[in-house]
This record gives sequence, structure tokens and C-alpha cells, in this order.
Amino acid sequence: MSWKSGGRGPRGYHHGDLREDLVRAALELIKEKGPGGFTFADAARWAGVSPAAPYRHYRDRDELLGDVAKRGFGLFAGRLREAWGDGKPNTGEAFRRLGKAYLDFARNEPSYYAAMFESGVSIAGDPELREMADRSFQQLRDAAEVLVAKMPAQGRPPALMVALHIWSMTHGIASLFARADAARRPLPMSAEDLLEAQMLIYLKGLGVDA
Amino acid sequence: MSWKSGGRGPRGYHHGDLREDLVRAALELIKEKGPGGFTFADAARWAGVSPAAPYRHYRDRDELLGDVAKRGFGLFAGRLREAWGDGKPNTGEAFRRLGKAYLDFARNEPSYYAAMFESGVSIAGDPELREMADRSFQQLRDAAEVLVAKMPAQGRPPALMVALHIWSMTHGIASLFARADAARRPLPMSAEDLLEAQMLIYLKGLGVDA
DNA sequence: TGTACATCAGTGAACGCGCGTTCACTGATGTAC
DNA sequence: TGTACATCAGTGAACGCGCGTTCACTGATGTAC
Repeated sequence: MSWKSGGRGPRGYHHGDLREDLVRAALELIKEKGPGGFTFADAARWAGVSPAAPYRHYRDRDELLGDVAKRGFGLFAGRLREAWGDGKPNTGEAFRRLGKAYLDFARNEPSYYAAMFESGVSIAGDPELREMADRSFQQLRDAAEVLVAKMPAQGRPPALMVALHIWSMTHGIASLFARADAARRPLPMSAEDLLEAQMLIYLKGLGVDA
Repeated sequence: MSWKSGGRGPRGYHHGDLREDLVRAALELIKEKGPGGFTFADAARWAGVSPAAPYRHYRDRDELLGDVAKRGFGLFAGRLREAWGDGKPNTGEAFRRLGKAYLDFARNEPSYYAAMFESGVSIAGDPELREMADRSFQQLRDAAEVLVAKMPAQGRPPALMVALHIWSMTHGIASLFARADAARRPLPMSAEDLLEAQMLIYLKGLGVDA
């Protein structure tokens, strides 16, 4: 119930920052009813604007959703980079932070997460979106590179594969157990503990001790 | 474009098996436009029946979707059980089949998969649905139990945790790389190979050789 | 075997509603001179 | 500093459409006797 986020007083004919507010509206509405659970008109209403206004900024609902996903990937990449912290003070610790950041993102930014991974937006269809998504993955890839470099030279696994493994185990736990909506499965431990144990076993299997 | 699946000739006043046909309709429509991408009326139209007819079988669209998810979990549990094959001829081989069955299901039954994991149906809300979902997981749990029993008695990990690890890594790969729709991420190898490598590393980390 | 009746599973017409989208418009803002 | 004009970002009314849902109905099937 906000047609002026923050209540900056009655607005005039122009909204000022409708594009941003439509994104906020989408995030709020996704949180309430899932991606796909709101309409273009809903977003306009949420922003306190006529149903024709959003057309000045987005071609249609999908474009709005795509923008949300794009921003989500940007935010996500930043969070991962920050968590990785250049691999300091040691690789194991940095990996723990990286995993935690992934789970935190799924939990605390469910709307972005849904737009990014569960809204049906086609990453392949939008080059800009794809680039933002790749940037997130690049963060995992960098971490894997550092990890692999620490291993004895003989029998090093490809860093790309390791990155994909880390991604999929983290994504699996996030999607099943760290989501914020009704589809979350019950779990007899914290998602963080489950992930950390899995990561340790995996790293042990690789032959590195974290 | 089928109002009589299989073309069994013109039907009379009664449809015969509308409930089944509505499920078929839902599967078809989910495949085309995603869960959430079709309406109750669409399903009726697909089944060649008046828009009021579905109400004889389902309270609303959500109940139909829930039924699809329920059937999906039943089918899924069967596929996993079959793949596991009582752990024969050896645990490693059976695990490989189990993983492959999971990925195959995601790929070949995208509609069921979407209804089960990405439609927003609340498993907690429907006891029957929950029981079917639990049955699928039980299959993974049984497999983990066998695996753990093969390990030396000292320092055995909890079978439940191992089952959850297997589930999340498989689910992560399935959701990211083995899906059949536009949200699939590109992968420079087969999802099966990626999973098998990960499984081997994980098992090595546990201290069992498959 | 026939008949009466109950039940089931459909029909089709109707309704109110909200959505997506277009349109000519208009108020506010920026810019040239 | 003032004025004329172009551009931008909104309005609000309108439209056709399809959805969800209800309703009295009716054809088909099953069952009691």
C-alpha cells in the first residue's frame, strides 16, 4: 500500500522515477504472489500511476521482468565478489563465505532469485541479461581457478568443471531448502550446515584440505 | 490440437474420462507455456469440453496443478526405484543409474518436473501431495543408507545427510542444465558427465570407492 | 426383461471483471536565442 | 532574464477480449424392484 515509496509527499504530474518504482513494484509483487502472479496493470497500480504509464518504460511485462532479472544478476555478482574477498584469508574460509552468500541471496532476495531462475525469462534471448548472468558465474569460476591452482600439478581437474560442481550443489540446496516461499522443503538442519558439510566432502574428494 | 486424444471418434454427451484428459491437457499446456501459463478454461478447451465441465472434477486450477504434481511425484518415485534396482550389481553402478534417472526425468517429463518443483504448489498444504513427495525422497534415502552401510563403522556420516547431498547436487544440475525449456544454461559437456564426475568426487571424499 | 427413478457428468448462456493496449491529450521540463 | 518551442512522461477514457464462476438444464448411465 504505497503509491509514493517513503511518502515523499503528493507527486505532481510527473512521477520522477517511474522506471525504478516499477522495478520495486515487481519485486514486491513477486514476493507476494510469485513471478507470473502479477500483471503489468498491477505494477502500475502499485506505483500509483495510470495503466498506460508503464508503456513509456517497458514494452511489456516480460521486458520489466527481464530488467528485474538483469538487476538481480548484477546484485548477485556483487554479493558473490564481496563474499569471495579475493580468497582471503584462505581458500576454505572464502569458499564458506561464498556458499553462505549464495544461500543468503536466495533467502533474502527471493524476488530477484525467482526472476533470475524461476520466471521463465530466456537468458539466451537477451544478450545484456546473458552478460549479467555470466558475470555472476565468472565469480564462481574465479574461485574454482584459485582452488585448482592450489592442487598438486598432476591430475588437476578442469577449473570449469569444479566451478560447475560448486554452482550446482549450491544452487540445489538454495532452490530446495533456502527459498523463502511455500515450496521450501523442510530440513532437519540449517541449509548452511548442509552446504558446508557437502563442500568439505567434495573438497576432500578433490584432494585439497580447506 | 486434439479434442479427443487419439481420435477415438466423436464423443457423446459424456466425455468418459475427463479427469484424465484434464491432466493430459495441463501437461501439454505446461510444456508449451510453463506452469502458470495456462488457464482453467484453456484446459477445458484442450479437452474439447465446455468451460464449466472441469468444475465437476477440480475446485480450481490450483487443484488440477496439485494433482499433476502428485502424479508426477508418483511417477518419479517409480523411476527412481527402478533405476536404483536394489543397488545391484554394485552400489556405484546403481548410483549412476539413479542420477541418470533424475536427469532423464527432468528432461523428458518437463511438465511434471515443473509442476513438482517450480509451479508454486505448496507441498506442505496438501498431505497427500506431501506423502508422494516424501516417497520420492525415500528412494534417495534408501540408497544413501546402503552406501553408508558399506563404509567402515568409525566415522560414518548420517545417511540422511548423504541423501540430502545427493538430492541437492542432482537437483542443482537438473534444474540448471537438464531442463527442457529456455531457462536451461549452456554446458560444455553432458549433464550426465558433469553429475557423474561430481558424484565420484563426492564419494571419494566420503571415503568409499564406487 | 422392463420400467421408474436417482445420480452423474456434461451443456451453454450469462454475468461481472480486469487485463492489455491504443489514443489524443496535457502538464512539466529543458533548451535556444 | 524572458520567451517560444520541442520534448518528455504522464493522463484517462475507451475498446475488445477472455477468464472465472454460476445456473438451470439435460442426456446418459446405474440400480431397485
